[in-house]
Amino acid sequence: MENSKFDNIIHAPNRLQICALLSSLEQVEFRVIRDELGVSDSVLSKHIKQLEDVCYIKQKKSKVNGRERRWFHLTTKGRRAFELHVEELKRIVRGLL
Amino acid sequence: MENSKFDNIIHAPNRLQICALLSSLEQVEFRVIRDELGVSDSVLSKHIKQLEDVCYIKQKKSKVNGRERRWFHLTTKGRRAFELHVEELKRIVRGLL
DNA sequence: ACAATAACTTTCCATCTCGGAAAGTTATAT
DNA sequence: ATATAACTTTCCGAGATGGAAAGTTATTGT
Repeated sequence: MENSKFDNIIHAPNRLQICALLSSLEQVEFRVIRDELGVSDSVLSKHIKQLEDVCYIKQKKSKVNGRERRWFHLTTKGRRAFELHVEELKRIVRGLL
Repeated sequence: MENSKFDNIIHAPNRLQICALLSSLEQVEFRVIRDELGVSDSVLSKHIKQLEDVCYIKQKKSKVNGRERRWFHLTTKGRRAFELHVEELKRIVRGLL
């Protein structure tokens, strides 16, 4: 896949879902993402980290009943990468998507 | 991904491309797929094998200048799985497609 | 008839990724 | 002071992936 719109970081099933979720919801809590994907805390945490490492998402903290919770959102870069990736998927499955 | 339309065999980048190619072309030669994906013989051979193992594709042999060459095509099952997978992708990235 | 070649397939290996479980952190509630 | 919430990291084991090299089988060239 020399054509670089295809993004392996985004393509992994769980991360594709995370990006899709964030692309439509603006801000989502850790627990909501975790439950939506049906994965464990540790697994989600690691995917989150990967997406943060390439600056596709960022987190903000806010307190709910005194406890700190993290809310995630796509960065401009992340949104762009996700859109390009989806375009590339469309190109690949041309006709069908 | 409990929802079973999502197909991990098909999702892998190279295999997604193979399926997409076969879904629009009916019959494609080994070398054409290999060059299209830009992978080595061995790599393509292994992906082909995986798709054959689950009966998503089949091969037919035919001679070109006396040499035997393999042509691949999606089976009904493979075509169906590919279409369902694409539908699932659409569902996941809903809004963007 | 026999070596060379085409067209793959398998094996060998080294790397990467993924996931669950358990342990570790840090801040707050009791 | 201790327990608990909300994650994060570490540990470990399984499976995927890829290239290179070796192995197959049939066919062509001499």
